[in-house]
Amino acid sequence: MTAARTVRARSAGRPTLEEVAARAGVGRGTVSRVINGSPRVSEETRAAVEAAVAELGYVPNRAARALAANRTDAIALVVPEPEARFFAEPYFSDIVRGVGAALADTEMQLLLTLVGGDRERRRLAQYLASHRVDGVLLVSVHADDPLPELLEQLGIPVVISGRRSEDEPLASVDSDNFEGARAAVAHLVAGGRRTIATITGPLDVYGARRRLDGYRAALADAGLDELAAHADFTEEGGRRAMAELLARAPGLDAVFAASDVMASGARQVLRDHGRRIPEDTALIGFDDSSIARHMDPPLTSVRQPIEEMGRAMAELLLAEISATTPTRPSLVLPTELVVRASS
Amino acid sequence: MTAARTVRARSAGRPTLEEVAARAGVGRGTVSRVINGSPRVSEETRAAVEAAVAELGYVPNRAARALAANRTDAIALVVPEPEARFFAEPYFSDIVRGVGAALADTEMQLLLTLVGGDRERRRLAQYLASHRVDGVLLVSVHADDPLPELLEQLGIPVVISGRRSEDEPLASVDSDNFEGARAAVAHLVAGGRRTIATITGPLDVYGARRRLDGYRAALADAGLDELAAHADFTEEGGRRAMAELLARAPGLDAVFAASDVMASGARQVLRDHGRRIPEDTALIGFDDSSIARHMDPPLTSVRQPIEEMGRAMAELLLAEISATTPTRPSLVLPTELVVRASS
DNA sequence: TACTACTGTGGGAGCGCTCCCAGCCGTGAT
DNA sequence: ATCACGGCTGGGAGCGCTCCCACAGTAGTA
Repeated sequence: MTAARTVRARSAGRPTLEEVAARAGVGRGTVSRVINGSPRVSEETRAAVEAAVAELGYVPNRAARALAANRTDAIALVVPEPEARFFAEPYFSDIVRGVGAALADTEMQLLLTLVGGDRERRRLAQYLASHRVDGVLLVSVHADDPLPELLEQLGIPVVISGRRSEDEPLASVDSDNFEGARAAVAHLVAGGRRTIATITGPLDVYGARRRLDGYRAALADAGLDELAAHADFTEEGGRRAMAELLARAPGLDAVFAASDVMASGARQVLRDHGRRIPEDTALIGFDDSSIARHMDPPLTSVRQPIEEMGRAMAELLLAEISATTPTRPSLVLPTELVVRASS
Repeated sequence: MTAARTVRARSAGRPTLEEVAARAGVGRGTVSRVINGSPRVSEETRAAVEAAVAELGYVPNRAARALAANRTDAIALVVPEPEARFFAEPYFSDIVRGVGAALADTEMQLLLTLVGGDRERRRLAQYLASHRVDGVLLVSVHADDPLPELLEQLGIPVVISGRRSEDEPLASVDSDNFEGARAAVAHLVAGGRRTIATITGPLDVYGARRRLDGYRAALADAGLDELAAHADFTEEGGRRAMAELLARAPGLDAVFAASDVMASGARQVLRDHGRRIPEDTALIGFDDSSIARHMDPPLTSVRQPIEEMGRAMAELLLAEISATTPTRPSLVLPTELVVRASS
């Protein structure tokens, strides 16, 4: 196969616009117009060009197009690598799936960019700035991250996943954390639970705050008292928080954990204390990850429409890219309570 | 000078090679040589150019480079979308992580390409062929998939994950399925189990066959008899196979499932039959996914070094790309038995 | 009839690089 | 002093497209 590779090295004889034009008996400009779907081409000419394209198996050269048109037809999905939480189920693959679905009928390419430490993060801004992408999808953005604003200043369309505050200035797609938490706790109340605790995520994360707010709202509706322990979305944190809650309120009969992973940690502690789930203590998580489905008993959990969020992010970004003036829309998608045996 | 800098940072005014050359008082060719690390540049000149690059914040234009040099500095990770198995834990995110790590110190970009049905698959060959990528990583390739051979013929370097047969002609990275299975079953034997069943994956998948071979080898070593039921890597398949095994051999005291998901299905059936794990029946899975860690009891499982496989795939591909003649190496990475409470 | 509008069309002028070929200089050998 | 031969260097010639201007042809208007 050495021969083939050699051929590849010198541009493999792939047809160019020029050759298509010659074949169709028209000029370069006309072929370009047909390729790009311009309406200012007569029907016969269009047909002739399309025939030539098909005969020669012509595919436009992206690099040439990018250079001439000053756009790349590519967007970047920027993933913070150290962020273990994002890489865990179900986020990453579902987001990618959704983005891919939205891009499937498009000419857009998806560039995956993993950013590690600060050094790479610095390079990234420069990298993205030099017009290598038409837009950027940012997931798992922290409140104090300068990157989104930097990109905005550079005029690069950005869509982020998850708002960072109530009035997010950037285009964003979020799930309804408040309502998801409220529904979960309301379900516990409806099940006759009266001492309902929560294990929160880190409260500098807006989504974690909203889940706490939802918990509080449901308790207020039922006239019940709040019982919260703070953790950090990890299993170990869930264990510690659960132990703390049991010490503070041995009579609790339900726990709403702001993530499945924390719920898993809580379950271990409940077991160690000889508490049956759901008989003695009901347990609900958040994320509806595979952990929830395979936990024993299967965990009731709040499902976020991650794949749809990915799709929506991509669609918003495409809209922002083609818009003449940025609109920065904020989309909030509904969550869904998936009831299983744990509650 | 903040204003001036802001202006420069704007997309329209990004510095070009030419401007760097003017600034450094040298010619375009010389700047190009410095940028590309050519040794044929004097020290003073190099320093002058590097200073100019730093001052202007110059970043090469990828499109222009790709057009002129006829290479894209990008590789594609092709993911078969319908393949639910691949998208499930732990594969996808770990592979991406590994690939990303290998590419981190490189100028290579990672293009993520999700392919759906046959129609898209057809487009894909054309797409990849038209010189948009320097190489392709193919995951989850079926034995009868024409794509890898197609790409090879087009002279595009390819690395696949998982061999399709004993003598895989393409460059590939695989894990040692045989040895992983053998170690798992040997561990059961060492634990005193005497009637050890297996639930296999689909046997047209080479990896699934190798796991069965490893199971057989361990049994042969111990002088025990084989007891196999075939399934398809799904939970439901695991349930059916387990039920079949219990009917055929009620006295079995251990099960080796060729995937965690199937082990999860098997566990449900074992429970339904009132069998305790591991007291009555030991259970071992394969993949060491999050399912294994969160199963009750936690599942002993064979860990594949997925992230390292991703890294190795990328490294092999980079080597193939820069090699003058393809070497098509086959790499097999070791697996590891992670012993938990289920065995 | 002469003029102004279109609609289609061809092709020049780049986009920002790499490649490569001359040409410059200094050095060592003759 | 002459020649040959390297190491460095400058810059022309593209890479394959898009953009845009000019212009032919046709049709509508006074």
